[in-house]
Parts: sequence; C-alpha cells; structure tokens
Amino acid sequence: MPTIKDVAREAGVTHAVVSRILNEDPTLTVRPETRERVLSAAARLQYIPNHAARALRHAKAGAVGLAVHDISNPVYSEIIAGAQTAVASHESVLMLADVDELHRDASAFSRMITSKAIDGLVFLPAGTRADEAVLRAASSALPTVVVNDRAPGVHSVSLDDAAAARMATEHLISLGHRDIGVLTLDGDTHRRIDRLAGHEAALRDAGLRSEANWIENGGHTLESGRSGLHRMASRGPLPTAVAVHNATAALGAMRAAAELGLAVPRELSIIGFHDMSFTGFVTPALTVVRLALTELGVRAVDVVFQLIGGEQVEETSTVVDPAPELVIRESTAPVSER
Amino acid sequence: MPTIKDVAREAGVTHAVVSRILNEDPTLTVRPETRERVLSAAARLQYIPNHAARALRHAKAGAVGLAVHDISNPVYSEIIAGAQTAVASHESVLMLADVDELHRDASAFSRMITSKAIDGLVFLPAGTRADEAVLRAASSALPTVVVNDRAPGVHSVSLDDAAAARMATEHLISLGHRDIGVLTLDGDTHRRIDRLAGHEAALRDAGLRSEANWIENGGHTLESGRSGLHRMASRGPLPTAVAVHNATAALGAMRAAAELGLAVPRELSIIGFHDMSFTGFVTPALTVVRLALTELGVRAVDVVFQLIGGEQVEETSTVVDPAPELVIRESTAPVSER
DNA sequence: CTGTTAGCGCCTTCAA
DNA sequence: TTGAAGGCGCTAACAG
Repeated sequence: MPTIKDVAREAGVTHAVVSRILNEDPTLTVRPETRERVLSAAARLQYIPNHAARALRHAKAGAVGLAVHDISNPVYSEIIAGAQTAVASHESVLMLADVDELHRDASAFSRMITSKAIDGLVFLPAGTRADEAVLRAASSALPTVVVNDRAPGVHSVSLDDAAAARMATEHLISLGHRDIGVLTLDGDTHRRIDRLAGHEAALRDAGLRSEANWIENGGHTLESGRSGLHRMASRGPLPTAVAVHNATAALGAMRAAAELGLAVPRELSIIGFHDMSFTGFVTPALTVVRLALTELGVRAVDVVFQLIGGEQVEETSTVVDPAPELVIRESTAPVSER
Repeated sequence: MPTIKDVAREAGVTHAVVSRILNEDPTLTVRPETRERVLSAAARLQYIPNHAARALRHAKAGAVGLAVHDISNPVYSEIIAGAQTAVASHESVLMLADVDELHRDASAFSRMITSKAIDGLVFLPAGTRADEAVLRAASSALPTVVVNDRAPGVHSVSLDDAAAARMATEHLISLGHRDIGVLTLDGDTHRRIDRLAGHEAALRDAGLRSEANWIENGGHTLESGRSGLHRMASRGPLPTAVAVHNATAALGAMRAAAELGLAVPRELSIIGFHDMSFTGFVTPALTVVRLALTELGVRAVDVVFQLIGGEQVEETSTVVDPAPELVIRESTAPVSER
C-alpha cells in the first residue's frame, strides 16, 4: 500500500503538495505540469488515502452506525437498504450493530458509540428496555436519529402512522364491515399509539364503536400475529375484518385464521401494513397499506448528516412522500352475511 | 472526549504509562498505587481510546466488511446475524456494503476495500457479473472469504449443498414420488451446481430418470420461483413433486401452483430449502431442509480473522454441524393416484 | 509556486 | 518504576 509520501517521492514533490492537489485545495496554485506529474504518479501507484489517518486528522470516522434489533425483519431490511444508499452518497460507510448486543456488552457499545468509530447513529427502535437505555446513552454521545418512531429529546423521522392506519381501517369500512378488529404493535412505541389512534379515528368517523375485545397486540412477528388472533378468538366471536398493523404479523394472523378454520377473505378480511416482498405471493395475496420504508431510511441518514454538519434540524419529521398507498389484493372482501 | 493525555494528567503520570496499564502490558511493573490512580482517573473521565488513532497506529481497522446483494433476502439476513455476533466476539465491528454499489461506484469501492477501512471481507455472492469483478479486486487487496459458495483462489466456507439437496429429493422419493422436478438456483454459482448434483444423485440412486423438462431455474426470489414453475408447466405435464432449492422461491412456486389451480400437496408436493421464519406460517406450511445459516456466518467471520492473523487456513471448508435437517410440514405428501 | 513543520491520539522502544 | 521521543498517514498553517 503506497502512502502519500511514496506518491510525493515518485512525483518529485513534498507530500503536502500531493495532499493539496488530490484534495483539490482551491487556495493552491501549481504549474499544470506539476499537477500532472502528481496525478499520474498517484494513478500509477494506485494511491488510496488511508482511512484511519484521515479519520484521525479530521476527527471524523467516515462512518454511520445503524442499530437494529433484528436484521431478518423485512421491514427493517427495507429501511436498511435505503440507509445504505444514502450513506454512500455522503461518502461514508455503514456500520451495523445489534441493539441487544450493545445493551449487553459494554465493550461492544464503546467500540461503536463512544470511541468515535462512527460519526452518527441511526436507531431503529422496537420498544424494548434495551432500546431505551442504548438510545439514551448513544444520543448523549453522538448525533442520533430514531427511525420509524419518535423519542423525546432525540431527532427522529417517522412515517405518517396515523394516516396509514386510518387508511387501512377505512378500506375495511368501505367494504361494508362494521365489526372491525385490530392487531396492533406491541412494545412501547409511538408508532403503536399513532396507528391505534388512526384506527380508532376511522371507526369513530364512520360511527362505529371500538370494541375492547377486538383490540389485541399482534406485534411484528409471525408468531405474535398468529397468537394475537388466537387470543382475540378466545375471547368471543371474531369481527368480520381485522387490520393488522404489520405485514409479517398479518401473515401470522392468516395462519391463525387457517388454524381456526376461517376462510380468508370470505369469513375474515385481513389487511396488513407494509408492502413486503411476500405479500403478493401468499395465498390469498395480502391487501396492505404500502409505506415509504426505503425513503424512511434515506431521510434518516440525511438527518444524521445534517446533524453532523451542525445544521439545525426539526426534532421530528415525517415522511409524507411517497404517501401511504392502499394495495388491494385478495385478503379483503366485502362483508358477507353469516 | 478525554484523550489519553487527559487521563495521564489527571493521574499525574505520562500518557505512556496510562497506555501500558490500560493495555495490560505484561512487561510493565508499576506500583499498585499508581495503577490504581490511573485506573480510577480513566474511569472518572470515562476515557475511551479513539478508534481512528488505534487503527492508524496498529494498521488495523477493527472492522470487517460484509458485501451482499440484497439485505432483504431472508437467507442473507440469517447469515448476517451470525456474522454480526462473531465479529463482536473478535472485538470488531461490521461494515455493510452493497455489491452492486461497490461495482458501480469506484469511490465506494475504494472507501471500503482499498483504504484499509476494513481488515477483511466476507462476501455473499449471487452469481452475477458484479460479483466476479468485485470479488477478484477485493481478494487481491484483503483477506476475503466467500460465504455460501466457492470461488477459485479465494477462501470460502459453504454448506453441504449436495447432501442437503439429496436429502430433499430423497424425502420426495420416500413419499412414493417417481416424477420429480427441480427448481434450482440461477446465477453462476457452485451451490447451484452442487444442489443440482445432489438432486440427480438421489434420483439416480433410486433408479429414477432425470427428465430435462422437469429441471428449471427457480432462482432465489419469489417471482423467479413463481415464473420457474409456470415455465415448467408450459412445457408439458408437471411432475407430482418439486424440490425447490430455495425457500423464498418455494413460496413463489406455491403461488404459481395456486394460479395453476393445483392443490398443494395433494396434486403437487413442494419441498423448499432453508428454514426461513415464514416457512411454518404459510398455508400449507412448507416442508424444507433446514441448513445452518447462522453458523455459516459465524464460521466465515472466524476464517476471516484467522486470515487476518496470518494463519494458514484450508481454502474451502464446509459447515457440517449442525447437519442439514429435514423439517416435514404440510407441503409434501405421499403421491396420489391421478 | 512549493517546502517545512506541527499535530490529530495512540503505542512502543529506549533511557533514566 | 516511570519519562521522553518517535512515528503511524494525513492535512493545514506558515514559510520561503
């Protein structure tokens, strides 16, 4: 690996000149001829500046962290993909961290957060204890932004959860359903509250009552969605339609419906949240509200970089473009007589 | 952020002493009293060594890269999760990169690979052009290991693809199927070749003929699995059972079966590859061969660190523990008369 | 127009 | 038992 000095020697100048030419220092005036020599020497030696040295000098890591619980969650992977491209456009790299590990292992935490290994942190909370602790510690040490939720005193970018949830429930209402249940998120998150509020607002606007028996936690996993519907069923007659505030949980709910001997959508309409890759491929294909997950990742990273750059940023922002969109497939149908 | 000098001043010693105490230099002898003063000063100031400075000094980044195509692919996310934990146990962090971006954007490539921002690279190939180019360039610059496949001249750790594929097909045979098709991977990968070989070996051992019409590319996505089965159907009568060499593609194939009006498993048995989270939740629940994906990620990272440490490592290794395991659910059934 | 110098924070001989 | 000094590779003042 050639260093800047090798290039300097090769071009017959000092390393300082090489640095200024390569970094296009505007205050520098050089003979085109010298510049040429330096450039070609750099190219010939395939010189690439050393990341660590730069980081040390600039007091900047050139990296942004991404703290997440469960990479295999498809919702997260879409956000991550957005973050990934955004980070690249800021000439940085993405470091992945597991929130639970950060919480469990102090050395992992310091390696990542407090050692200036990253310039900022994007945090995907799930509403756990670990979340709260890690987030508090991280945000006091670094520019931090919470994605897909809000947190007091921390910058965040989220989706219009209330509007999206309202859209889901209104779709069910428009199909004639009057008995509508909800499998909402669990965990202590704002998006849970907002989605539930959107659901209830839709009900209220339609003059429908929100039945306590039909409000249940569905979480964001297959199993939590499945057990959520089972719990609801165990409490009495099911509604004719259920809004599930997560697509993965919606698939779990579909499984539960099958286990209960209920035909979807004839006997039970199910609408999900997020247009994951599998939603169009299961049978019946899942009707969902599609949200701008990739954009969410992009925006979060943008905010982190604004913060790093010392800019003033609104503490909370919402991704409204692209807007939530109803994707009607097969899992919802007009209410039928029973 | 306190530096080592701040700690030294606070403890009334030189920064060299602090460094040696904190790093537990065995050649150092200090009065317990001094050590105590240094340790408590470090704790009081919450001193954390600067990552960049360490990296510069050690000529080590303290990070390992992970190059992947599609984070949202559940197969990958399980491997990534394994890699994540393994990296942490080596006191390092994980950097995420998109292969296609590395291929497209030279600056992204150099930022990651050639600037010593990472000490080694774990590469998850998908058999594309970009793969080949990126892998060649990376492996000449860094300790690199290919996961879930092999590549000439590069270290790799993979699964026992042939055995697993054989296991899948043998399950079908044991159910009495004699007309057995396969939806194998696409892309130019060794695992495709190995899985196909395992499939054909099972057929051969059972005295069954491998029918060209029943060998089709199913890829590793929902859509590729779906269109793969449709293509097979368009060429003539379908077999009574199909081994799909990827679980996601298997779900796509199930969708295609539904579109073709075929009941699974009564009219068509389907077995998938990899026990993804959704496999037990779709209806019918998918029978699969479970492979040690997490372990694969762990092992890959271990090999990278062996390489970084200058150890001699076998060029190719296979994860055989845990062994592939047949998980029988609902999508396969004994052949029925037609 | 280009070279010299200093220092980012850390670790590691070598001296004292 | 501890201090002093040098240098990892790079950038940014300041000289010349």
